[in-house]
Amino acid sequence: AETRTVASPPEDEAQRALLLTAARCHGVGTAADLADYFRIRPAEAHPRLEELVADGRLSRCTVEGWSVPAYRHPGVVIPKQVEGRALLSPFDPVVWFRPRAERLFGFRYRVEIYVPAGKREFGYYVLPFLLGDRLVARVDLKADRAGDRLLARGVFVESGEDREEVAGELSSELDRLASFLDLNEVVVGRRGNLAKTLRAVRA
DNA sequence: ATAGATCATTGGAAGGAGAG
DNA sequence: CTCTCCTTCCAATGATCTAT
Repeated sequence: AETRTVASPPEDEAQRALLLTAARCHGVGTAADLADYFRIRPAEAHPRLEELVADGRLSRCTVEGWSVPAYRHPGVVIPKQVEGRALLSPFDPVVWFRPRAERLFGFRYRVEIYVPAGKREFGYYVLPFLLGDRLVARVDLKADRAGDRLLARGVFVESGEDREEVAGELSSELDRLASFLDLNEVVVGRRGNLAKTLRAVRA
């Protein structure tokens, strides 16, 4: 095998390249959104972003409801509609940067495995439920290997969502996840404002 | 105010010990 | 060799405290 030595790029150039990649992955985002993607300090990201704007590689824009300016990648396309249905990992890019998730979806999310048990709001290991272009619910899951069951210990719907529809879609997704995890059945607990509807849907 | 450091919390994976 | 049991280690972010 042949190896080539390539000089490390200057830091500012590397940061611009990383921020441009972040912008491509985000479509549109605030300086804080883009900086966090590769963990660049905001104080350094700001001048790098302005340099990219000056070069024409990014454009500045405003987003309705956002209090700070945004940066848009020129290649971004806006889909006519977004179809999707997924239980997200706590570390999924959709929710990774909590302020962005909250700003975009009105979805306040914390990974409560790090929160003392008594102070947990939703549960130990809670996955957001993405449906279409919204985060419509969250569910506290546990794979009970010994019992061969997927436990949905708490199920919570966001306000303003259609409970029946969300419960139906979530029910299907839980079956899919149980199958993926090679677990025999899904057991829905009693905690949460969607637990009752979900249990009824599955009955 | 803001940044940095430190500790807290569990599931699971990996590896060793010991039994058969 | 295979299996089980046990211990150790790792992953991640949030809460809290300290320092600037």
